[in-house]
Amino acid sequence: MSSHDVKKKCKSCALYSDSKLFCASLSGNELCDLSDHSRTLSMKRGDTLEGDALSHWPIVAIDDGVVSIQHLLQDGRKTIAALFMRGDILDLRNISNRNRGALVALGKVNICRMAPKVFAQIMAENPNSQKIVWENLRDQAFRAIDHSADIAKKQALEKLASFVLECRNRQEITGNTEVIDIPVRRVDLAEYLGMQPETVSRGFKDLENRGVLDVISLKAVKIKNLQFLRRIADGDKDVIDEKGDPGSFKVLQFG
Amino acid sequence: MSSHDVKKKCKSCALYSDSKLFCASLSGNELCDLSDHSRTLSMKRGDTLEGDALSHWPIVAIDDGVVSIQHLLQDGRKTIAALFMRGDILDLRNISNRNRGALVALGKVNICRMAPKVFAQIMAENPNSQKIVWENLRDQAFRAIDHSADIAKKQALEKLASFVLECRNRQEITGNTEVIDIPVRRVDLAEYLGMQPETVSRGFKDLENRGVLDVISLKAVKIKNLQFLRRIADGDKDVIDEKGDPGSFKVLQFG
DNA sequence: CGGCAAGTTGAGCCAGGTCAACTCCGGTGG
DNA sequence: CCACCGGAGTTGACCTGGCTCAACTTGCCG
Repeated sequence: MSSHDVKKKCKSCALYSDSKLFCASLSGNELCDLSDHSRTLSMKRGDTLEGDALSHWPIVAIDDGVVSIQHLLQDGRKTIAALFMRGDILDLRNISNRNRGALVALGKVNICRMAPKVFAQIMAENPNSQKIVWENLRDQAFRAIDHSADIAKKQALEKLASFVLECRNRQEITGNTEVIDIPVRRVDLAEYLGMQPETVSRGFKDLENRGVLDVISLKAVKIKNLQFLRRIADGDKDVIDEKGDPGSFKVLQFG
Repeated sequence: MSSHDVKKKCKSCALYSDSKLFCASLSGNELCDLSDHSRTLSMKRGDTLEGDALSHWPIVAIDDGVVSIQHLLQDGRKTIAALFMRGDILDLRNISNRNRGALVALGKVNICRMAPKVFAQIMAENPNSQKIVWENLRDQAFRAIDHSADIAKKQALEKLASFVLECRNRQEITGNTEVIDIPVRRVDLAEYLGMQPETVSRGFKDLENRGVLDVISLKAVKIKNLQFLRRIADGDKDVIDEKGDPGSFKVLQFG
């Protein structure tokens, strides 16, 4: 594959075009080498990554879209244990034996699967790339840990507030407004937060009634009171206890 | 510090004496250098690691004991979001701003805090050490993800069963029996699994009544029926529905 | 062996799960 | 462009697992 082809394949990929991401940190040779030993893949909602495909290409980089790790219980209960997005790099080497989760796309997704050998070589030789990948993995770990904390003891409203804030943290800093993109469906959101779709629905409505946010569409909310949202996410009972039903409406204010 | 001192300081530490762990992978020079730029620390239950101490020594390796990441909500609810044990290496560089969790010892703990500079240098230069640390971080991430799945949708009994199995996976393979060490107190366990101490207590009793395990002491259980424990942890409702009360006792068998 | 923290047991209650009916929305074909 | 269709989301009514609070027991450390 010529150097020109490499450019064509990788030029449009976020991992290359965003200077903070992995492929942007590579030297020309490394990028070329990795390009020769990687395969891009487009997925649609419900597509899963597993088995042989994974054992041959266990390093997965996400260019665009949302990928989930789903755990399925015997009786059909499903859980989304983690969400991965643009820039995340998953190392699934030798993962099959320990982890029962499947990698499932939650919408249109573009990924790039890399040969472990070339990836390992870059990791060993390019400290800058190593740092990027290391920090990404560390973020994944801390995100998962924070998420555990969110779903362990928080109640429905608090979980939802935390999720909106998590989306806010992860989304591109567009700089303009307080409109937050919700990149997953209601069902997925429910599975991610360990609750029912019905409860998610009621929760958003409740947050709207409290004047904390507006549900613009199924894909976006607008934060109207960030400080309040934070306090709810943080388990402040003074806020929660002000009931949010339309009947007993009350002007919200800070203490 | 002479080479002899280095040996004295590190010889008794699991990270050095266990060949699979980080310090065992270092060259003589690297070990010496790292030893000069690290501080061991003994902690007791409730001691926390924070602030300046962390910003100067943000790389923490655990020699012995159990360390938790605890998240505290405004109204006092506490969650243990993750548990770290022997061999785990925590990279807490630049962590203060994103993560509200505190690092708290759950009992007697020995840790070693390393200077980030030397650590980074080893990571860049010693591929073998890099691999060990990388895989440890990856394990931490997947453990956290699995844990999210455990607490999201499982009910009390299932969470407990999962926890016992998690302990089984993490504990030294002593090879002999099915006695599993429970390295944390009931309260901590409850906080880790997102439930109340009372529920933990009732859960263990229930598992005993079902003949799945014996609670030997507060610190250990003996698995009597591993397959059943696995099925419970896996959310098999056929098993759960056989009520475990002492009254309606019933010989458990497989389908 | 006394004192206190940790754990257990019991009774009652409520947040959120469940089930069923309804509405909304996006895509498709006439 | 609109009518239709099916899946996704919402709403309502009811029910239950596990939280709560309080009293009791156990285990641990000096």
